[in-house]
Amino acid sequence: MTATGNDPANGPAGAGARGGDTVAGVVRQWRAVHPGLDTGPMEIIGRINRCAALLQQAEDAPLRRAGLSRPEFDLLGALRRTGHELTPGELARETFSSGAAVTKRLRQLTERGLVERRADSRDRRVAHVRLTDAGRDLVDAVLPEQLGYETDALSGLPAAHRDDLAALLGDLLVQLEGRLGGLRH
Amino acid sequence: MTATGNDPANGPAGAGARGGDTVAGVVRQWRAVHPGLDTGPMEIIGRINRCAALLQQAEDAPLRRAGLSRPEFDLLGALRRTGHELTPGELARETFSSGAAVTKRLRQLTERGLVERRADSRDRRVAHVRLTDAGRDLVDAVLPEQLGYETDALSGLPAAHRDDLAALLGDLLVQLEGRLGGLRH
DNA sequence: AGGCTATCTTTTACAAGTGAAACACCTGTT
DNA sequence: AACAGGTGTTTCACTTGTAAAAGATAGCCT
Repeated sequence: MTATGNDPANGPAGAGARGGDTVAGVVRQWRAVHPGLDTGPMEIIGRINRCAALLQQAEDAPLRRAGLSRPEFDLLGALRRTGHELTPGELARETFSSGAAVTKRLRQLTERGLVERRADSRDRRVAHVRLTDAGRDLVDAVLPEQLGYETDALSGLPAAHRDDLAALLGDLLVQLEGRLGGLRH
Repeated sequence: MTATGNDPANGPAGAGARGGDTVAGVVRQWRAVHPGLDTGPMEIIGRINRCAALLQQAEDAPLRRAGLSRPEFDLLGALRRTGHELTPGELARETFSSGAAVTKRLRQLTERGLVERRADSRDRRVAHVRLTDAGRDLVDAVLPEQLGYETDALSGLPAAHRDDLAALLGDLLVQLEGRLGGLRH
């Protein structure tokens, strides 16, 4: 076994023990194979994807203890934070998921007694969904744990960096949301 | 319909037309409901998740044209950038996916003639996977398109901000990868 | 040699999401 | 009133991922 960092035994992307994160190793490899390519976007998008994947694994610990997946928690959270009933369609938009997915989640959450449905008096197509007391209590119990967990995950970064990062991600998100659907190459 | 931003018709999270991204609206709602909570982590983690989701939708356009999903492309890319054969286990580590998922993808990619398997001469448990010529050509054709697409997606951000963002995400990723498995709350 | 344990990969059973179609209902128009 | 077209929700068929177990092999230890 070598220590060149090109040995798979050194771990993903050959990042080895050299400084930098996994993505830096991947970018290094691509540049060696395709020296002409502008790998700039990878350093942002690759890292965002990787962070999201890691956070989703790590982050879900407090949620799992409550027997909730993240999409389920997002749905309950949407009801809690808006403070009023929402229709399935609104929930789909609010949680950025498909209508079909919301239907499935609602069935499960209803069976578990966390949400309730109510028919609309005027328009019989629409349903109104609200949290039960148990649902509200669950959200209120889980959210602080979840935030504490996330705070821990970010605690390695200096506070100033955290603020910068949040602001830059906000800028990026505005761009992406603005041109969502505009990019159709 | 009101214009208060609290109306679901204004869109997800009631972000309405006021400045800021979707996550800012969500955070605003949570603070109104739970004034005591430190919502700082949401502004980073929520945005990372949202960016990742948006990018995955938008980003996959050039890939889909090539008939590849992102996980499939990641697998082919791992073979291309390392420049040598990899075993299924190495591919799983390299692409951060489960062994079972890699098995499934390899079956499909083999049927499509993009990768080939070779038995190990000494250890008959392991397989060695390599790109076929067609596989290599496909990766080399798709990667520049993909990077161009990503460049477009990021083009709304000033270059200096992009560099800052990449660096901060790198810092965060080092933290997260370092304590991966350490956080078991 | 025989047996034990560890490792590499695949299989299996299942959970969850998706797009498209189906359904049920509303609303404006003639 | 009847219909055409639109909207809100669910269902269906399918794809993909996962965890756990199975299968196959290697290598050590006595």
